[in-house]
Amino acid sequence: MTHDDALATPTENDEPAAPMRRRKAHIRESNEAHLVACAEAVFAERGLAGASTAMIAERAGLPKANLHYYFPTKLDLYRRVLEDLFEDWYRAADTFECSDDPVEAIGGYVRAKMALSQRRPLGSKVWANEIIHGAEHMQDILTQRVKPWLDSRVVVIESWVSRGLLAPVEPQTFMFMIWAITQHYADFDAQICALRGEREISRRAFDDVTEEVVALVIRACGARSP
Amino acid sequence: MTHDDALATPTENDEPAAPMRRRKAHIRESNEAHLVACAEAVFAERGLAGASTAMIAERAGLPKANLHYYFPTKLDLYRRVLEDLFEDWYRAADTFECSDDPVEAIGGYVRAKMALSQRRPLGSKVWANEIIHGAEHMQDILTQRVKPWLDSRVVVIESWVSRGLLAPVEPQTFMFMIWAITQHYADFDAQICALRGEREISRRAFDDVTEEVVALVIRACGARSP
DNA sequence: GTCTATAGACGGATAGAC
DNA sequence: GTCTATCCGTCTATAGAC
Repeated sequence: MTHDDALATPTENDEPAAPMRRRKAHIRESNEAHLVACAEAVFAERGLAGASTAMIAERAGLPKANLHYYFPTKLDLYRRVLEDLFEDWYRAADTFECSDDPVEAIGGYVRAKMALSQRRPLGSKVWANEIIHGAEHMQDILTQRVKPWLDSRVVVIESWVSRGLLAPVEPQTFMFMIWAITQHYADFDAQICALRGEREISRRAFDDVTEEVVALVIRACGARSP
Repeated sequence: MTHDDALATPTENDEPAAPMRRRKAHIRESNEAHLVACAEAVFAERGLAGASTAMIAERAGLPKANLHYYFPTKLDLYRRVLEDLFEDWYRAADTFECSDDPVEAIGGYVRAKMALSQRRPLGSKVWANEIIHGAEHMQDILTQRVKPWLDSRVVVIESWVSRGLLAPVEPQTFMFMIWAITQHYADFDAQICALRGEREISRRAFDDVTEEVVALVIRACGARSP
């Protein structure tokens, strides 16, 4: 924790100190980001308990001690991965707001979630793993960040239903359905590949599946444009 | 492995040996079943790597050495849990065959899968966890047992589509949707509870959700009775 | 078939030189 | 900020008495 010295000592007008601080800050930033990315992969492959800091450090090309210099405990690193994932999830969630037309809004959201599953499947797996094992390390993210967003979407869906633009769906169950099916394509890819008899899902096949999922979801909620 | 002696030695007409063998076999059977049940819970809570044989033995009320007497390695026990889960999954799968009416057949299957999620959520979590981490310990179950069943259902769905009893869905994507949403209620219960602001899902609420899910799935595939 | 004790490997975290 | 060496706890699995 030698870096706290720079903050504790008043060096505001100390010419050489400021660039130095910036350079060190940059090193820290880039090393941390690299470690978080590598950690996401190892946590996805092995789970929190199964992942070792040695594996993560090795994948990052750093000695294990450096990892513990930036993230004192394995749990600190794990938390950072989860927070990073939430930010990405939240950006995809924004898609829901863009239109008052349920076909557009819901279709767009499903496409955004499918794209996220395709772009960052390892992250989705870390998230799923954490929830499956009780979500003890992300209760705060769920109740303080995800829940308010979900509640606001429930209101929008209810208004669509009351205006006759949607079948009388239970909004939460419907949202869970969207999450379940879109994340399934990231989390369960090993099963999907085994059952399709392929080694991996091609980009083209994924795009086809995306449109099929959109069609299923739109029919499920009976959406029609206003 | 002292038990193999009983099989190796010809003692067919040895009066006291036969009941003894049966008694011992019964002890083995009941201890193994108990261990498998306890293991399922611990694997669900902690994952394969996070679960220790000591935890499983403690939950079973046995010394750790006894566990290794019945299941030489942790992986042997884990495999048994997975095989046991598949048997249950397969029984629920039978529901699909009972009717040529797609509304009945699909609705019944969704209800059976939801009931399985409610009855054995820990098992579902072990399954999900295994798939998420690459399914390396159940490739054989997927390709030799699940895949043939899925392929046979695809044929049935295609026939419904061609007879105009179903919207033109892609059968695999549709089946994956059913699996994703029904298993979501077992695997992601921690998230669902956090977002509903409840400690657990009541039996009554689960029944309501089940019917809502059935309605969503039936609308999604556009099923109608012949 | 049951149980205590322990071997042997591995993992998280830290000390301290550079 | 980097890295080697190491402490100490935990884990799987087994030896061997009962």
